[in-house]
Amino acid sequence: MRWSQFYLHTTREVPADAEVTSHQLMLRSGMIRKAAAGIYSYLPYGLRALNKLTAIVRREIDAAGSSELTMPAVAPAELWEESGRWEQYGKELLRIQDRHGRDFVFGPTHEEVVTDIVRNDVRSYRQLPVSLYQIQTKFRDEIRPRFGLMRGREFIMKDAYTFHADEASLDEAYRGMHDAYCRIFEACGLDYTVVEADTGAIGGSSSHEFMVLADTGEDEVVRCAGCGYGANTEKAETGSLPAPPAANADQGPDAEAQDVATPGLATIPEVASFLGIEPSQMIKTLIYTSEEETPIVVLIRGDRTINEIKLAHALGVRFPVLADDATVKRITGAPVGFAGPVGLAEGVRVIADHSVKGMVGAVTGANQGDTHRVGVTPGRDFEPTAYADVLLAAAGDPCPRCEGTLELFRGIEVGHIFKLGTKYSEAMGCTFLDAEGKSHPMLMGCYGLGIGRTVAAAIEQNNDESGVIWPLPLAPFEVLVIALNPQDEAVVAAAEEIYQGLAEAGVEALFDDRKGRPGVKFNDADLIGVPLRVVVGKKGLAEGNIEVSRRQDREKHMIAQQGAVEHIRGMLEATTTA
RNA sequence: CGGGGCGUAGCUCAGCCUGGUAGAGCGCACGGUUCGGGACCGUGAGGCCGGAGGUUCGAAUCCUCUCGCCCCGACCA
Repeated sequence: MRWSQFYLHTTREVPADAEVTSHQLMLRSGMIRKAAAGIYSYLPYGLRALNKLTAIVRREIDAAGSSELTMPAVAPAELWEESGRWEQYGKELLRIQDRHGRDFVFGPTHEEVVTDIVRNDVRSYRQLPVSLYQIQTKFRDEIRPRFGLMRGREFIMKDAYTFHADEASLDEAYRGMHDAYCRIFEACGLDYTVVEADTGAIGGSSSHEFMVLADTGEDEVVRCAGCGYGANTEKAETGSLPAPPAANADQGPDAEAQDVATPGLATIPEVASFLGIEPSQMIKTLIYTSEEETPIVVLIRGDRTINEIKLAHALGVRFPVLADDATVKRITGAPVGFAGPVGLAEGVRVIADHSVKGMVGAVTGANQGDTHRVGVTPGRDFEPTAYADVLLAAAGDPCPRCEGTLELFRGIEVGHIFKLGTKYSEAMGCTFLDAEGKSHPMLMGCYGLGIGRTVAAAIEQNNDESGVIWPLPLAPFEVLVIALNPQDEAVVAAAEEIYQGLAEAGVEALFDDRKGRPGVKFNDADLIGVPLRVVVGKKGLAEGNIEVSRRQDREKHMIAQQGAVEHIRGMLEATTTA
C-alpha cells in the first residue's frame, strides 16, 4: 500500500478528549474517529489491526471446533421476552421499533437468537455438542462509555455459544475455549491473567475472565503468586483474617460491654482515634435495603469494605443499596453513625461477615445517638442471623487456597467465558431427547472476546513516548518502507523496488512515498508503530546500502540494497518465531 | 443519575472576569530557499464563537434554557 493513496492521517496534537494512552494513540495514528460518545468509525489503519486480530480469532476458534455464523444485530423483542431479559436487562439494552411499532433490540449479546436457532435444528443427544460463533457489532447503551474502544457503546465482539447433553461435554468445550483464548492473547503479545469472575447479568454457574494487566484497567483482580489463584475482586475469596486484639483488653478477657460517650463521632476513623484503638478493632454496622427485602443489618470488621456483589448473592437479591438516613433511624433507633448489632429490634436479619466471627471485645455503635459500645463479643453479646462472606478482598489478604498472600492488580477484561447451565435453554424450550427418549434442556456455555478492546489493550501495553509499538501479529503492516528523499529519483526508484519486492513476496508493506521532509516521516513512522522500518536515503544509497530498524528497540543497521527483500523477510521470520 | 470540567478555524488553544469590527501556533494552498528526526521566509484561504431566548445602542464576553463532549462516582460482557 502506498501512503499517498492510503487514507491515513496522523495528528501531532493530542486530541483534547482523550486521556488514556491507547485512546490518544488510536486517534493520533488515524485508526479511529469518534462519531458520538462511545461510538467510533474504524478508519483504514485501525481496521487493518482489527482484521489481524479477527483472523487470529477465527483461526483459533475454528480450531476449537466452532462454526462461524452471523446472527442479526437487530432481534425481535419476543425472543427477549421469552428469556425474561426484555424485563431484566434494563436500560443498557437498546430498544427500537420498526414502522409498524413492533419492538426490537439491538443485540448486546446473542444467547436468545442462537438458542432459537439451535432449538429448531437439534433434537437428539446424537446431534450434540454444538458450537457456534460470530464476530459482530454489538450495542450496549452503557451508562458511561469511556477510554475510546475500551468501553464503547457500539463495539465488535466475538461471541461463541455451545450446547451440550451433559456436564462433561460442557466442561470439555469450556476448557477448549479457555485454551483457545490463551493462544489468542499470547499471539497478541499481551500480558494477561485468567481469573475467576462473577457471572453478572448473563447468569450461569461458573465463569472466568481474561484480564490484561494495565493501570488504566477498569477492573480490579487479586492474584496469589504462591498457587496462582486469581479472581476479580467482585468475586474474590480470602483466607480467614487473623482476629484483632480486644479493644478493652486492659479490663480483662471477660470484661462486660459498656457504653461510652462519643459525641459527634459518627465515623470509624473518628471513633477509633478518639478511643485510641485501630479501626480493625471495631465492627462496622451497615443497613442495606433492596427491592426484594426489608432492611437488613450487615456487619463487617471496621477497617474493611463490603463487597456488594457478594452481599447480593448472600441475600439472594439483585441490587442491595445502603439505606437512607430515615430507614437507619427506624431500624436502629439512632442517627447514622451509631448503629450496632446489640439491642436491635426483634426480627431484624443480621448478616455478619466472617471477619467479625473471631472478634473479641470489639467497639460498635450503641444504637443510641453519640454513644458507642466497648467490649462487644459476637456470640456472647449478640448472635447474627447468619455468617456469610461479604468481604471485599484487599491487597495483603491471605490466599483462600494456600498459605500465600493476595496481590491486587488492575486489569482490562478482554475475554469472559461462562458456563450458563440451562438458564436460557429452559426458558426458551431448547431441549433434546436422550438415549431413553427423555427430554432435557441443553446445557450451554457462552464465550465473549472484545475485538476492539483487545486491540486497544495491546496498544495500552505496547507503546512508548513516540507512539505505538505493534506486536507483529496485530500490526496493520509488517514493514514500512520510507523513501527519505522523494525529490531524488534514485531514492524513489530504489524504495519502489524494495516495496514491490516485498509485496511480491507476500509481505504486508506500507510505502511512505509522500512528498515530505525526513523528520515528519520518522515521527509518523514512530507514531504508527509498524514493526520493521526500512529507510531508503540518498546517503546510504550512494554506498549501495539501506537502513533497517525495529520499532521495538530502534536499533538501526545498514544492509546491502542487493538482497534487501530477502534480508527483511528473514528479520520478520525471526520476529515471528522469537 | 450525582459531582466536576469543557464547547471559539481541520487540530491544540488564547480572548470572556472588566461588553465596543474574532486571534495565535500547527495544519492546508501558492511562491521561494531548504531536505537523515515534526525547517525557514513571504502570500493566502478558512469561524453563525455548540444552539435558542433574553439584557443592552452594541454580546464570543452578562443572564436563562437547551444540546453535545470529557473526567470522577454509582453501575456494567
